[in-house]
Amino acid sequence: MKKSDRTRQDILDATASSLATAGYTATTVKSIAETIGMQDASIYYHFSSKDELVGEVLDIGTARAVTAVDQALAELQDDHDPREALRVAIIAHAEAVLGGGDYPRANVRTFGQLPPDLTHRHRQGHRNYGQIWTRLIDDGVESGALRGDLNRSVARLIIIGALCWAIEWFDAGEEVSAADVGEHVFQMVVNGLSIGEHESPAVSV
Amino acid sequence: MKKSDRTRQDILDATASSLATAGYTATTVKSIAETIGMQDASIYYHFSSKDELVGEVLDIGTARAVTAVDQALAELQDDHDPREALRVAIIAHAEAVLGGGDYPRANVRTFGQLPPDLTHRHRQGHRNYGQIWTRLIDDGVESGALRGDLNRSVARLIIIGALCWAIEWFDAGEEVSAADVGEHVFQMVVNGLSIGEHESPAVSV
DNA sequence: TGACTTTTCTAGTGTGTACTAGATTTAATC
DNA sequence: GATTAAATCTAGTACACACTAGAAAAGTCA
Repeated sequence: MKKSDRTRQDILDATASSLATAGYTATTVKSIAETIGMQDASIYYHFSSKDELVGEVLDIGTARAVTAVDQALAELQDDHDPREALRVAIIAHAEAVLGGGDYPRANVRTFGQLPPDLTHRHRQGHRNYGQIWTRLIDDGVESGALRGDLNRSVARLIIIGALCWAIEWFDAGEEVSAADVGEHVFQMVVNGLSIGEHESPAVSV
Repeated sequence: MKKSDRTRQDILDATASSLATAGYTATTVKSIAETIGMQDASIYYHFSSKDELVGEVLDIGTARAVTAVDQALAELQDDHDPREALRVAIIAHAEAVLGGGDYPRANVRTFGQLPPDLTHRHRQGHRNYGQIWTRLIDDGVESGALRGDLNRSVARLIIIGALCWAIEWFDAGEEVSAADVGEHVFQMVVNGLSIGEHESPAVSV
């Protein structure tokens, strides 16, 4: 029983790593098997199909991202500014997806590449994750800390999008850290790039 | 000669459409041929390989996006605010990629899914496009309109990323238009979501 | 019409993919 | 050490893919 669990974990790790760096199509059962020194057929002793294996990796990735953000929010003081909550969540997401392990990275990297079945399987997970952000923005607007003239759903998707797309260009070897990217996103979407008084013309959508 | 050109155009259009909606892997030579009522082998009379065909579609997409942004900037008055230039460029990009034709959409949609050869082939095009944005941000910082305490390269990539990721969730049928998305991105990254005076703590990277 | 060119089709090849069946080896248990 | 169970391997199948060769059809122009 022990052996099986360890091998199973090795397969998951190798799959997560491959998904995160090579994407869904380039992640073949054979390449996964080679990474851990097995024959491709042996994978099927542990997982019934490629997509079940990939699905499990993505489940773990989602769970880790949610945990990272939840945990960061839980450490806030009770009387925190809603902007601070947004900042903490953004940085936690950035660190989980950019600086963290392969699992959350696999999630973002393969977004838009998955076959319909897998996409559908994870729709609910993504919705749940989105709700964390919806609440953060709602809190900010209702407390008067954030502007209410923008479409909150669009705002939420723009923030998440800026963070998710970073996986396409972020290089862990460079001098900019994952937390730095998060800080930049926060500074931009909350405080804005502009200096001094700007009119903030109302936008109706 | 006429017939050939028209068929060639049909193939390009069908490929762009498929890339934009289904991605690179799901875009097969056979599916392209079926779309225009041909046999898959006939495609090879017009293009020597799938990747040459895809490459040409992506070239067109890049060119159209560049043209859209350049044209929008050219229509600005000489004494425009650097923030206004950024706004115009952001909205032009949003309209080109979200509301425009299949070609620019194919570009963004397949980003990160392409085989290495194609990725390399378009590296220079992406760099050129990025320089448009680098100049916009530099102008803003140097004129004193935009903050200089953020990493400009990171800021540029965050703006482009927020726009590019929108292709994953934007629905042309909904009440939010492509230009609306652009306006939201501008409002957020330039003016910020925050209301009132914020300290704008310096970030050194 | 007839000769010629251009375009498309039919019928395949080879390769890589996920996946299966059954033999074989490795590990655990009595 | 013998028996059983767990884990892996060998050797395949079936299918989808990009792509090719050569025949057939469609179009062009004297």
